[in-house]
Amino acid sequence: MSQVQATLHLEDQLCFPLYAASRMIIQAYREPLEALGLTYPQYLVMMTLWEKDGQAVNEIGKKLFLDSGTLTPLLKRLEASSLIKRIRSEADERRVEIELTFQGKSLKSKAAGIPAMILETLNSWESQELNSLKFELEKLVATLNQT
Amino acid sequence: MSQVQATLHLEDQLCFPLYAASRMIIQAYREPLEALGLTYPQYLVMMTLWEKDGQAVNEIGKKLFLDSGTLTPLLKRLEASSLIKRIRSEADERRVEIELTFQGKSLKSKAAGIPAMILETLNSWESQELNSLKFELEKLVATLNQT
DNA sequence: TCATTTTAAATTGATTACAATTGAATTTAA
DNA sequence: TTAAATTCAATTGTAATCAATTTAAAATGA
Repeated sequence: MSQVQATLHLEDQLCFPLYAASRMIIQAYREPLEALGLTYPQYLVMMTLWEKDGQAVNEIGKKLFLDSGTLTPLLKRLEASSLIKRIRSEADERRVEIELTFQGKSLKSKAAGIPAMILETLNSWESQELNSLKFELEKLVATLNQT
Repeated sequence: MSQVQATLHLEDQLCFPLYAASRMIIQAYREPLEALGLTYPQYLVMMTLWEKDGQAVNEIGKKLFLDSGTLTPLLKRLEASSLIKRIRSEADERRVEIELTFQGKSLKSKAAGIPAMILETLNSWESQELNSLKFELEKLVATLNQT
């Protein structure tokens, strides 16, 4: 039986399965997202914008735990794909606000089927099991976000 | 209450907390690993070698789910740090076997305290809770590895 | 044998991720 | 009000991740 211990062995540490699972599930998104011309982090940004258009780089970064070093080039690529516009705020010229283009808004309906596709990949899993895993991971994020 | 659903909302998908938690816990390793001159993926490679020295790139890759595109430059950096030697196998010249140097072996004792330091970061967590989370993540890796 | 296939590592190119710094705008406080 | 501190995005540099391809070696089969 697996146990969390303070040892130097790969199989004893929480971090490795977390790291591996994260990469593998992002991998599962690759094919469906490729059809939309998006990478996984770009998809996350688009989702935050589909929820609320016109957010500043800063706000997006707080939600995704990403900084401008990651977001600025990513957003430039989304702009180059004509999915968003980057607009320097007039009220506060430090801010850059991100607005969806028509194409960016249209992409939402094409992306609508993706979550269900991913759940199908996990079809051997009980919904309850996924909920509990998600809940524990959210708690972990909250714990790690304090420090 | 959180629920795993097939929607396009950040908070409804399993993947995002997985992605966020993975990056945050790797972040928690950064400071202790910096003292050893290692990044997190380099630490994973060193751990596999501390468990079994002399493995080929291929074998390390299977354990960490990484390919030569990631490992070759990473291993070259570890070699430049004098922690490992990359040795072309004589029996099979396609293979490159990785051997720890004296310094590489010595680093193990310096790394010994790291897992306990990370557990301290999670000190509000019950050991049972961590075990169960780890177990679920390992199951997830197994599921995703099949597809 | 010798052509074909497979395997292993390396390489190339694109994208993230993140520390550290910069430059500019805004806010705070003296 | 003005100097200092803070905030925001961008930039720079290093490292990782992964797809796709390349090169070489080894294994397979006709």
